[in-house]
Amino acid sequence: MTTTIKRRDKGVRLFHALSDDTRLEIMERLKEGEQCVCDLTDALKTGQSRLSFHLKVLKDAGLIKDRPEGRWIYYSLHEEALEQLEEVVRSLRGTGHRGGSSSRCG
Amino acid sequence: MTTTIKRRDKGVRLFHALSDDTRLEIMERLKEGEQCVCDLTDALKTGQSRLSFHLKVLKDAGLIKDRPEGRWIYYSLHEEALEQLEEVVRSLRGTGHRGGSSSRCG
DNA sequence: TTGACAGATCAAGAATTCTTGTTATGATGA
DNA sequence: TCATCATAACAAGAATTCTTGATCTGTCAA
Repeated sequence: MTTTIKRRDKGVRLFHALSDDTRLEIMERLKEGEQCVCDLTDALKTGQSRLSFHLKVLKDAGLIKDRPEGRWIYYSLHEEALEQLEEVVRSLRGTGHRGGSSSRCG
Repeated sequence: MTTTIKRRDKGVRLFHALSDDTRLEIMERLKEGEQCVCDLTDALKTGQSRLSFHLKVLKDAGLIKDRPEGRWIYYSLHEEALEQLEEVVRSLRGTGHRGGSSSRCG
């Protein structure tokens, strides 16, 4: 089924982008809201080039987006991709799991 | 906060394990239920050694578990890890997302 | 203009991950 | 016991990813 393969492909890209400590830390910072690269450089105490590399990985995977403003570039989470990620993860659960322990609403 | 770092660490391991096409395909096959390595070798049309490598990655990450029986070893999904994964993914969403479009219950 | 700053991009080496072939282990059955 | 089967584990090369330092681009302010 082509749909399955496409979702798998999407999954591989999303999971790969998130499979790194620095990148997960970036994601965590961005939960607080938009940040420019300089904020992140300070926060993560890392080189500009290295940070730029990881931001690109996240951006290529669609997980974050950028908004240039003057000489700064602000990054923020891309909620849509996070929803897709949730869907991919949900699709990993065994077929008969309706009512799993952690996602109840009542 | 140590909890955050631990969760991130767990996340890195889970995401890494899932960041590969072969491994995601294994996960998909296991959704159907327990399978022995020979079943998977057939299904994925790949070498035994290669498959064994990827099964180990998934197992080390806690995503699957094995059950030896005679000379076969049966693999299956480890639901607990999938729940942890869902939690990690949920924790990636921005703080103010209550009411996101895809996870409503009503 | 010119200089300084924010970031991206590139190049090369380091580190990690993956593949393939081979060997080791443990169960089974003759 | 011996041969065979299912699978793990290892070793070495291939491929990919990451890091670091250098350079390029665009923006601003003097």
